[in-house]
Amino acid sequence: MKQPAKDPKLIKQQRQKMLQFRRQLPIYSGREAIIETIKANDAVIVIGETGSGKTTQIPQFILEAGLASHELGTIAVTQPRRVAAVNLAKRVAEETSSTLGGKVGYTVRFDDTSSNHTLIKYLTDGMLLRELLMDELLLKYKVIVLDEAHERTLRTDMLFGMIKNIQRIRKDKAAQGEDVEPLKIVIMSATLDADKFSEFFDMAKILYVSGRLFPVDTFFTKEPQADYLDASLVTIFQIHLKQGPGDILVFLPGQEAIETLTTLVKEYAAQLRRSQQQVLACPLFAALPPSQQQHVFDPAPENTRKVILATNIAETSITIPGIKYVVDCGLAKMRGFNPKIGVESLLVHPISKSSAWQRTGRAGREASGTCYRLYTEDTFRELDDDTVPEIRRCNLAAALLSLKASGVDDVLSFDYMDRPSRASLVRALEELYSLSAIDDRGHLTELGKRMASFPLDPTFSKVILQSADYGCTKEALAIVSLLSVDSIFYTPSDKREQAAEARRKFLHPDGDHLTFLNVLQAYWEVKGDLGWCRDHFINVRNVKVALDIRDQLVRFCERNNIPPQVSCGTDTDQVLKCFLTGFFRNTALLQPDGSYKSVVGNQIVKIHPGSAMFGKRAEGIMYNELVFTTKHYVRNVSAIQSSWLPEAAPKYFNNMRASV
DNA sequence: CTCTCCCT
Repeated sequence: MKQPAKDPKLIKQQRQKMLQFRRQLPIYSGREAIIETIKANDAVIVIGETGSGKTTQIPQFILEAGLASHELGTIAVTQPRRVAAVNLAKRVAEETSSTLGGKVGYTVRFDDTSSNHTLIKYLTDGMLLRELLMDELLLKYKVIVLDEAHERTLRTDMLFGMIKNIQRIRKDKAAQGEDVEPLKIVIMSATLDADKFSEFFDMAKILYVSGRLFPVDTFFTKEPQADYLDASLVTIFQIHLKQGPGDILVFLPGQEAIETLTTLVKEYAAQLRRSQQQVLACPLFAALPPSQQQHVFDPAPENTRKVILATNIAETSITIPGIKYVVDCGLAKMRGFNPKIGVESLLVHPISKSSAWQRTGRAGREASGTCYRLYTEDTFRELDDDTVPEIRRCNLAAALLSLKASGVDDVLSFDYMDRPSRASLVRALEELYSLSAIDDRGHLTELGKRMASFPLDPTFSKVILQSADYGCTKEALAIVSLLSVDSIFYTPSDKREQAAEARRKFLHPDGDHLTFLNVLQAYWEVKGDLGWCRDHFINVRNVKVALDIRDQLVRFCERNNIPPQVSCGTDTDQVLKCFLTGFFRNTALLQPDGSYKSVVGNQIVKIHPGSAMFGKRAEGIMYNELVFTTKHYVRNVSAIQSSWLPEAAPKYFNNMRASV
């Protein structure tokens, strides 16, 4: 790495300043003990709150102590979120007075600053899972740090079992005299649920490091609240009228609640007298375009208090400065999965105690604060300690395929920290079998191996891999990319009619898949003109991400000898037939009464109002997603003919006929 | 007549 020449004296001064800064962190006093513990143990659990500096300092301690090196192997630190991986690497590069991509780097999708000089690499847990496909023992790493373990994301949970297994294999190999370095594991978590992690990693040593959160006064309601919107509104204005300066962060379950409350807060705020401090309501949720999300970071005008109305996005992903008060309605939308009927759900649930504390902590990041819980202390006591890990409430098809492709063939007896139900595992295996990703003995097929190599759900990778046969790879790549991002359409609640009108221009009579194709065509014709996107309510950020995904998928196709430019032109039935090879189980047939009944499970399903097929009748429909919210809604829907089904999945539909 | 959140 060539670096610009610098005054050696200046560099020394900078290093000195950094060291001084690091020494002030609470964790620094425990430096020697931490190093000794990691040196003496195969696995260590580090428990520390936000602000303890564990994620930036411990990798540096490990490196400074010589526990990792280019010869022994380097350090990987995983994060559940991309921004965190990027920012941590930048921070630690600065602290070590090195250039990003030198000693310290990061790897996230579409952005890799690591090099063969890198000794500390921050990466998303998803990227480490991809590395496992290429290097089953992760031999380039001497130390693997899994951070934010308490969040229990699906990917972190998979990594728990996989690196535990890798550690055992590498230890055995080293003991037998093979030239393999044993692996060290460090698990970092913010909650006090240390024993569970310790037990899983063979009674690993536990280290506690103190954090730097300020005290937060916490209040409960005396009585249960029947209407959390009303309770939120009252609490917001009680704080506003009676408490000192500082912004308010309100946690709500979803977009609808946020939009309703935003309107109410604005109405009440308009009644404040001119002489009083004013209120500015800022909604915040993932589907909000980035330009509007940015408003939460704008300093409030003079004499104005910001009230941020947010989903769970403000619990971990977005940190807003200046929050002094948190209002917690105690609810969140959560994904669920019923393996017996194979239906996902998205429903409002009470949060867990740890989630409540996480929300509370958002008021104490810069100074002491206050948290108002809109539920009673008894209700709080009855909450679950922790949120059910994602692995126990989602479809496991993609996870099991990736396990198998990383050398874990027996996924039923895999070492899960929290074992998914047998029904859920079996259902996922059945799905993989029906897609021909595994054979009748459960072994990965050639097709399955190729499917696992794509950064997509198995259903989508099947579509891409079959697209050569249908002569529509170009279309499949475009549509899969657009389906891989959050909606490319944006519908502001106050301009619903205009947004719908603008969208009508792209509408294809056969449904959403081909409508997406029309949108992309139009986007290319105007070369992504920002004004055009705004006028047509297109979420530019999501289209751009989709195009990045498309570029990446094109490269994967080339590697798999699938010509990416093959197009079916106007024969668009080919596209829908091709999608059926991945989504034949996600189909429903029109009933005499005009409703749709799913082919698998005989469930009445409704077409989501955002769909191009909403209110339309077709002999059959295919959909990418079936989620129970207020009803069984299907999203991303296209019209199909039932006669296409046996061709798309002969094995599946012949077996079904035999079993009826 | 509607969409918690994150990742490859």
